[in-house]
Amino acid sequence: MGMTIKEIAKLAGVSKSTVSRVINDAEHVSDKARKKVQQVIEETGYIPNSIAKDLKRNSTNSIGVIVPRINTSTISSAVEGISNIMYDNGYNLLLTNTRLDIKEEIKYLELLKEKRVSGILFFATELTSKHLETLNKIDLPVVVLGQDISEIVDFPCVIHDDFNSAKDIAKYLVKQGHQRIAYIGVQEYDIAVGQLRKKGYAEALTENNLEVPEEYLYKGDFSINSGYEGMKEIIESSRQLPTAVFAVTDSLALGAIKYLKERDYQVPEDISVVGIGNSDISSWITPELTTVDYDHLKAGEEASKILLKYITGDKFKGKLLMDYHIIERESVKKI
Amino acid sequence: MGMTIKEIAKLAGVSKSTVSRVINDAEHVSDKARKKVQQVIEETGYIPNSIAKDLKRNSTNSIGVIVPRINTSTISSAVEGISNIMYDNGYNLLLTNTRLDIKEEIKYLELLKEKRVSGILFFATELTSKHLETLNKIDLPVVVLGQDISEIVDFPCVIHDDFNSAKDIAKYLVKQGHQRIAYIGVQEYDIAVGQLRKKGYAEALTENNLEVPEEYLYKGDFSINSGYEGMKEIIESSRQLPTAVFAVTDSLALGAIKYLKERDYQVPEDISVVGIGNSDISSWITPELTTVDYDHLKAGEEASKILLKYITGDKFKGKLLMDYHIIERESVKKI
DNA sequence: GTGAAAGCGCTAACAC
DNA sequence: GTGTTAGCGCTTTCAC
Repeated sequence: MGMTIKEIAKLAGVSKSTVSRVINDAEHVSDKARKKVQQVIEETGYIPNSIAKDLKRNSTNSIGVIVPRINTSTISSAVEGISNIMYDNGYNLLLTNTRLDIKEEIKYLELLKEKRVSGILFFATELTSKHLETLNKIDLPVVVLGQDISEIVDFPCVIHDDFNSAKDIAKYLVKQGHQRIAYIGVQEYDIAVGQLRKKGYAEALTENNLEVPEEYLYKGDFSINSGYEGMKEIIESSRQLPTAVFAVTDSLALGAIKYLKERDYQVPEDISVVGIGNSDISSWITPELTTVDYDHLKAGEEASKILLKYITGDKFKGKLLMDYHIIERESVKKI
Repeated sequence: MGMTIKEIAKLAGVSKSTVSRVINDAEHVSDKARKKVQQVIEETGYIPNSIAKDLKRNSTNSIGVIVPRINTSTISSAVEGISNIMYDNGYNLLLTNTRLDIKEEIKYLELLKEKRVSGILFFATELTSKHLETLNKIDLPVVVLGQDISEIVDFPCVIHDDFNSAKDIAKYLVKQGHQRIAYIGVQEYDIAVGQLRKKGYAEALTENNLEVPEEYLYKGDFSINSGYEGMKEIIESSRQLPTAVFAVTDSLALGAIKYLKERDYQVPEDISVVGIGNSDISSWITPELTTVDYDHLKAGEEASKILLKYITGDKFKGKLLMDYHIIERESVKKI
C-alpha cells in the first residue's frame, strides 16, 4: 500500500515534478512522458495523498457541518441540500453531531478549525456567551442556520420566517372564524420555534382582539408525544373547549390529532388543528394537515451558496429569510 | 491568521519540540516551560494544524461514509448511530452523498482513499462489477450496510434480516386467518427490499398452500405515493378483493392506507395492512400500523464497532444479521 | 519540457 | 528537560 509520487516517478523514469504535472493536468508535459506516467499510475493503482497536497496548498476542500442531531427530517433535508451544492463545487462535508449537547458545539468549532476546513455551516440551537467568544475568534467563514443571531455576531444567518409564518397561519385560523385558539409550543430557550412562533401567534390574536385563557397554552418538547400530552392537558383543563389548535410544529400537530381521535373528537369538525413545517407525513395523515411549508432543502442550498461566496471573500450581510407559504388542506373547518 | 508551532515556540522562548510536547500532553516538560507555552497559546488563540499532524503520522482520524441520500429516516438514523460510536472513539465523519447515482459511489470510494480515511462505511444499493473491482483494490477497511454482498466480496456486511422478517409477518397474517394477501413491493434491483422481502412473503404463502393471483402483486418505488397507487391498482383490478395487504415498507403501507380511507374501506375491518420498518410515524397514524421493527440506529452502531475492530486488524467475517421483531398494533384484523 | 530543491506545519528520534 | 534535525508526500519556483 501507500505508493508515493516518488515511487511513481522512479517507475516511469521521470521526476516527481513531471508526475505532479500529469496528476494535475498541468501543461508543459510531453505526450510521451504523460502517457508513460499515466500507464504506471494505472498499473500500480496509485492514488495521490491529498493530505500532503492540502498541507502544501494550505487549504482543504472540506466544509464543516455542525448539527444537533442528524436523524430529523428538518436537518437531514437541509444537509441533503448542502451536499447538493457543496459537491457540485468540489467540496466535501465533515459532519459533526453534537447530540444536543451545547458544549460539544464549541469543541467541534475548534476541531473543524484544526482540520482547516474552508468554512462552517452551523445549525444553531441555543447560543451562550462562550459560543459567541469561540465564534468570534474562530477566524473562518461561518454561516448560521436556524437561529437569527445576526444582531449579536457578525455572521450571515439563514432562517425561516418563523414570526411571520406563525402569525399568518394564526390569522388564517381567525379568518376561518375561530375565536378560541389554543397553543401547543416548545420551551423558549429555542428562539426560532419557542419564542418567534409564539410571538406570531400571540400578535395575530391580539390584533384581532382575541384573548387567550391560560389553560389554552401548553409548552413541551419537540416530540410527537408532547403534542399528544399538550392536547390532553388543554382538553382536560379547559372549561370551554377551543375550536382550533395552533401547534408550532407538524409533529406536535400530529400528536394532538392523535389524542383528539382517541377521544372521539372529529378533526376538523369538532376541533381544527394546524402545524408548521409541511413535513413528509403531513399530507398523508387523515385529515391532511393544514400547515406552513418550509423548504429545508432549499435553506441548506442557500446557506451553502452564501458560504461559498463568503469563502471567496464576498460576505453576505445580515440574515436571509426563507420564503414560506400556507398549505391549506383538510384540518381546518370554516365556522 | 495561521499561527504555527514555530511562532509559538519563538514567543514562548522554547523550541518547537517543547511546544509539540505541551500540545500533546507529553512528558519531559518542566512546569515552567509548560506554563509559559500554555499562556502563549491562550493569548494567541493558536490552534494546531491537524493536516500537518496527519501527514506526519500517516493516518487521519476520519471515517468515510457513503450514503445514497441523507434525508431518509432509515439512513439518517443509521448515521446518527454511526456518529455516536465514532465520536466516542475519536473519529470524525467525512460524509459523501451519491444522490442515488451509482457511478458516484466509485468516485467517492476513490475520493475517500485520497483523503486517507481510516475506514469506510458504505451504504450499498446496487452493486456492479465496476464496484467490486474498485472495492477490491481500495485497500482500506470497508463495512457494507444494507445489502448482503459478503458472498461476492470479502468485506463484513451489516444487514437487516429481510427474508425472515418478511416471512414472519406474512405468516402472522396467515395466522390471523387471512388467505388472500396482496403484495406492494419495489423493483428487484434492490436485493434486500425488492427480492428478499418478496421471497419471504412468497415462501410464507406457499408453505401455507396459499396462491397469489397476478392482480395482487404490485411493484413501485419507495415513495408513499407508490403505496397509494399500488393499493389503487390492486383494488381496481381484483375480481375478488384481498383481505390483507403486505407492504414491504411502512411508507408503502401508509400510502395504501391513505387510498383505502379515501375509498371508504375500513382498516382493518375491511382490509388489513402491514408494513416493515417501524418508522416514527407508524405508531401515530390511525389505525396504528402493525409492522416489523428494524433498529437502524443500532445497525449504524454495530457497523461502526465492526469497522473500528477491522481498523485495528480484527476483521469480522461474513455478515451480521440484525435482530427484528413484529410489533402488533391495530392494522390487522383477526378473521 | 524537465528536474532539483525548498518548504508547507508538524512529530519523533537523537544528542546534549 | 530541551533543542536540533530529518523527514511525512506533495507543489512550485527556478534553472537549464
